[in-house]
Amino acid sequence: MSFYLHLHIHPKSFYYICGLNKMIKKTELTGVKEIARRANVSIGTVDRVIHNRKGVSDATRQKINLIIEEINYQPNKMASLLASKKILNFAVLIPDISVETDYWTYPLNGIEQAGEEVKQFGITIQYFFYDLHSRDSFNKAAEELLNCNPQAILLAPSFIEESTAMVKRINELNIPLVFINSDLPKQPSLTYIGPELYQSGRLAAQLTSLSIAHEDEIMIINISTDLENDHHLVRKEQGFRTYFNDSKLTNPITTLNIYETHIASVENAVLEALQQNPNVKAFFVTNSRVNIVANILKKHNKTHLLVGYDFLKSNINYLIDGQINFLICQRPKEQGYLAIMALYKYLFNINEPEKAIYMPIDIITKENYQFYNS
Amino acid sequence: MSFYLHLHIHPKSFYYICGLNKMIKKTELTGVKEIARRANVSIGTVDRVIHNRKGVSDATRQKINLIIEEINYQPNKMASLLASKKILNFAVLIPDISVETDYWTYPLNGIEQAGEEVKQFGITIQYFFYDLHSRDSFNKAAEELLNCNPQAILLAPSFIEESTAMVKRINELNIPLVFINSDLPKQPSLTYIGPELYQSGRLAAQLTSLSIAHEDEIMIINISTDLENDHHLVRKEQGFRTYFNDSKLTNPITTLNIYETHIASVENAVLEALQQNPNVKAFFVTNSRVNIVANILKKHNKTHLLVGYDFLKSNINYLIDGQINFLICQRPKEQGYLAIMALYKYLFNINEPEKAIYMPIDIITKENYQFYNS
DNA sequence: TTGTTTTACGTTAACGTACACGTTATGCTA
DNA sequence: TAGCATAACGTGTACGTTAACGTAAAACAA
Repeated sequence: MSFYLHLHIHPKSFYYICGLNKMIKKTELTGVKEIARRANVSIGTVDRVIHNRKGVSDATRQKINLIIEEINYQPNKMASLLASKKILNFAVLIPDISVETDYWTYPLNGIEQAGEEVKQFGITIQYFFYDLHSRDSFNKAAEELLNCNPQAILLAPSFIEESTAMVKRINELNIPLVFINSDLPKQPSLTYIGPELYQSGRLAAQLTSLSIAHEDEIMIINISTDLENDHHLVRKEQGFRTYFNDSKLTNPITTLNIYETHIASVENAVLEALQQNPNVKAFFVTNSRVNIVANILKKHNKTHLLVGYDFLKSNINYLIDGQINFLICQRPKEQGYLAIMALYKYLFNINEPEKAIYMPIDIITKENYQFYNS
Repeated sequence: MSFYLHLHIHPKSFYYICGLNKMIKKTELTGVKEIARRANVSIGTVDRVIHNRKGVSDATRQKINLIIEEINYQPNKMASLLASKKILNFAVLIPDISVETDYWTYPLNGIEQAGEEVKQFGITIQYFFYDLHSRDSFNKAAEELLNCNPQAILLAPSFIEESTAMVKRINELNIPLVFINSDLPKQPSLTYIGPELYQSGRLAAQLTSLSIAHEDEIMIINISTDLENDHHLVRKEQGFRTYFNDSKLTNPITTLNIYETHIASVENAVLEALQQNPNVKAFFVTNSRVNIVANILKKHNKTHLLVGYDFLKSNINYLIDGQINFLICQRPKEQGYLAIMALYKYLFNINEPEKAIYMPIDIITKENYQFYNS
């Protein structure tokens, strides 16, 4: 009875006894409790040290840090997630899927798949899309995105200037950011995930060179309404030409720039170019619009070697058809998947990604396209 | 004071008050507690229903099951793991990495990487290796594996009979199982992750046909001490030949079977075959031993087209060298990674894999090998 | 001196599940 | 009908972490 009376006067002693009970029951070897026990402090203090929060004297902090190293403390992720029950909101800003090209469906699929997998960890993904032809739409979407206070951002920085401005603001807010598909090398980011363009041009060149004779002529076709700003195409062309130089191959190579994307315009340009260069035996189209060229060649019963880019439905059809020989592709779906996973792993301290993750450069042909996206 | 006195007499009432407090504080919408609240039972009973344990009346069981469906109850995996603090042990049974070929380092790397990522969820991986030349070693390793009572198994079933016997036992024990690299289609398993051999043979044929002239002869080389049992090689050859048939290509194709793997034996065989078939312009080696052929061709200053398999160091060297033109490869690292992840996702109810996951069939050349394994 | 702020730390209630154990209620046997 | 087994359910607590809250004591101000 005196025990219980004691309880009344100093309720705390009750807990002390509880504490004793627990200590008797258990001999912990890991975790914050063990750290606290060894340091003769409470787990609260340990927690403050672990999370670099203030309110701990330097001496205590040091002692605790020492113990943490000593026992090689690895926080229990499950307990941590359970306790913090924080909801992380990832924001994704990528081009919308236009009628013109369904390229971005693939990264989007990858993003969504990753989203499914990390959902259970309390991660939600919010999507923002912009029109690849409108800088305004990009700015508008970027603004909306930042208003949502995301904890992580995935960005496809198509417009360099506008993206740079946005990235500046993101970095001020200290939000982890990954680039996808194209890089802004000078802007700090967690990582870049996407293609290495120059090398893919070289690969296209190698494939071309293996399939044609020494004297055959080659034509590089760039199709873009905004060619000056499309450094993608330039890099690929550079890679292509350098390969031929490096390999001491003397095939004549001409470049055809087409600034309009309607079939009619491309058709005119290509036919005219072919008249002027009748010995051209192979075409290298530096982006996914290779299906337009395939269409034209088919219409005019031409059987040139045709190499282009990207696993799009319209391209695959011509691949099956035999009109396109090789498509070069850099795992668009995986890009999206890896980007989300990189953010997740970073925020959950699983690991930090490389500064740049270059996707493998895949060659798609009639005989392997079936297995490309499973 | 009277309150504390009350506590003495009926200690429970203290908890009751606590309970009340909690109920006031919270309005839960998910989880066992909510189910218990709706069903007017305790969480203990709900727990029993969820885990199909006895001790619940049919009426109560039905009511609870109904509520579980109603609110679409998804157990919180983290809480569950934390509470049960069970350690899941995955067992891996794959060939060891011989001096002859380092192929299995790649799947192993993938497995280890996945292992790192799931470690935090209390998953450990135990490795068992067998000698590809010894069925006994397989049986021994399989026995050891089963003695460890793993909760999931990853198996590379190289020896069909022995593997089948093992799989039978695994299925009796009801342990989730995935096959990697080769399949046992008739044996039930969670999934198969690996190559589609026939199609990769077709792809090799396509690459070959694009790079040679119509009249050039082709030689298929199978190198294996146990060719009869190596259905891998047979399937690839079938694919290769079928492509030429389907494409109405008339290039003569001969097959050279070599039953010894020493360089000397292969050299003799190849040189002799070349004398008999002087018009051979291209070789297709149906497995990773293509580097042996490359070695021989280089030694004798031959510049035939050479297509083979697998991203091995010795093969890559000849790829850089130019002696090998194409390597076909089916993401060995990813196979290992995906296999572990499939088991993890299955056991954690994230999702169930497809019955068979065929890896993309990649083409590796001098110009893209750098980015293949990042 | 007294009052106020700050520092440094302890305590405790969640988070959602699992399970050992205690308590009734019910049925069955001798 | 006493005695006992067992079915059916409730209770308490552990799991490891987080973070809000509380509170001494120290530092400082008046």
